Amino acid sequence: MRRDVFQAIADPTRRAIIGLIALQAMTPNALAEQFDTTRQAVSKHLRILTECELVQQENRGREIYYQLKVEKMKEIDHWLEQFRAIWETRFSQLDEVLKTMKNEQK
Amino acid sequence: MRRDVFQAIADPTRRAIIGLIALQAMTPNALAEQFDTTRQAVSKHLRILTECELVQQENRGREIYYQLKVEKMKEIDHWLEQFRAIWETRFSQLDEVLKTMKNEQK
DNA sequence: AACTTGCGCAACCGAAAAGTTGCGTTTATA
DNA sequence: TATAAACGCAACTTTTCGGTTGCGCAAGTT
Repeated sequence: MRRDVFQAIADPTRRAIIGLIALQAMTPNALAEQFDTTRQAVSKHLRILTECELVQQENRGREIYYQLKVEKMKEIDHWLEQFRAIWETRFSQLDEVLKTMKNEQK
Repeated sequence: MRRDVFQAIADPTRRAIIGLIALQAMTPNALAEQFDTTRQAVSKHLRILTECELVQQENRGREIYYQLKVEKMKEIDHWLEQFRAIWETRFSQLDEVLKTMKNEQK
């Protein structure tokens, strides 16, 4: 069973869950209410999120509150870095082109 | 068949392909050589990448060069934005705590 | 003109994922 | 103490995914 952050965010429901529990901890039932799906389905998603360490749980009585471990999201950010470098370079290259054109107009 | 960028980057081989064609356009065969996989498998990945508009193709004779459309990667970056806001806030909060502790030591 | 190469496409297959159902357990409530 | 609520877990079903095989086609080569 291969589990990584990229697979975790592949599912749209999971992305929505992540978006919600990023702001505040929530219970599976509370989450299920938001998405027109069953508690069990949400529970399974939470299990997956737990497996790739994207989520923290806190037990309060019979309720379990899940919250996002935001730092883990940095892994995606880190992977994106290489491309960010590229699109910024291309942008600055375009910038150069524009400057040159401007100069040639003089 | 619903295809989005997040699903595209879920597969590790696809991420590797993306990493390569970000730098320079490559043919399916050239890509296949890098990954110890068949041309057809790569071709299928490229098809998926094309479907979610992550890739550009350029035909040169009987060869087809594929290149990443880097701008599309910004979609991921944009989604990450909300979390970046959170982890930066938390970090600065931690920063505050550290400052306070430092002051109390005096 | 025959042959090779580079490719896409469609059909197929096995494995994994997503969702559903039905438990059992723990905690709260009547 | 009986009942209800909140959950996890395991079994099962359906769908999707990644890969392979086998075409066919167009572009070069001999």
